[in-house]
Amino acid sequence: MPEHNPAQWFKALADETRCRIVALIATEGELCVCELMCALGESQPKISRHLALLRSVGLLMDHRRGQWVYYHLPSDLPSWVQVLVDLLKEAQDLNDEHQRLMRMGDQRPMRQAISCCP
Amino acid sequence: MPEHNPAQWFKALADETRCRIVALIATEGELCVCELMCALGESQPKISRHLALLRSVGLLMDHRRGQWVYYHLPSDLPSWVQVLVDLLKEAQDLNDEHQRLMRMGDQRPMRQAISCCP
DNA sequence: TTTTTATATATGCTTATCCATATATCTACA
DNA sequence: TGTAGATATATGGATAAGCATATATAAAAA
Repeated sequence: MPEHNPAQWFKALADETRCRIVALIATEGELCVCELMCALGESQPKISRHLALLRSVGLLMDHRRGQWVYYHLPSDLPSWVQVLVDLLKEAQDLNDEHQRLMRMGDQRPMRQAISCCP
Repeated sequence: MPEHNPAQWFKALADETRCRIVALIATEGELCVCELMCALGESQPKISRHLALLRSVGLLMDHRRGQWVYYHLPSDLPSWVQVLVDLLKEAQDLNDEHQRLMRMGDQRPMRQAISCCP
């Protein structure tokens, strides 16, 4: 995790796709790659690449649950970066993304842990 | 002035030099190109190009006074962009820039309008 | 249980495009 | 003319996207 000045955080967000990803995850808490693909209507490698970039600068963290990898915001972001994300969450239009997410319906992986019912 | 989504504002700030310029102008109110050159220690064309970009996206405005062109922030920025600039002003380290600005001394163009004393 | 197959995600490689900088030149004003 | 600033052009380096493929887990088949 390199030393980050403001310009480097801005660089991480200087892309429409990444703004949509971060704003959407910020409002939803966590999302897996296939949910992001569907919500944004973008190809899997494209999403995956942007996720890797956001992860590499420390703006996202991932954890696997079953076959799915979920992404979420770290809880220990520098406070001004947290404000930046909140600002983005307000400013980014996510109407289409939320609609497509809704329409996924039962195609969305279970929220509950799969291993909880023995 | 094109329609601006968050990503495009972030793009405008996704460069170390531009962050320093905007933060410095935000704290100083207005600065001319030669003051910026000196404060940032960068070449004239480099400063001028970044200023042109910031002007083109509407993050800066310019006005000529005598032989000097001064740059300042528009007063009617979208409110969340104004917050963004304030955030940058806090987060950007400007110690060196301010020091070099001080050391300019009388090399700095007059603040008062030159034409005010007939 | 071992083997296959399917699904979810990541990544190597290539191409095209964009962007930052440098040098040189041009314009505007005093 | 000299000084402040803008811009044209060339160039190297970053970056985004696509395609193909690799890896990892899970489900199905043998």
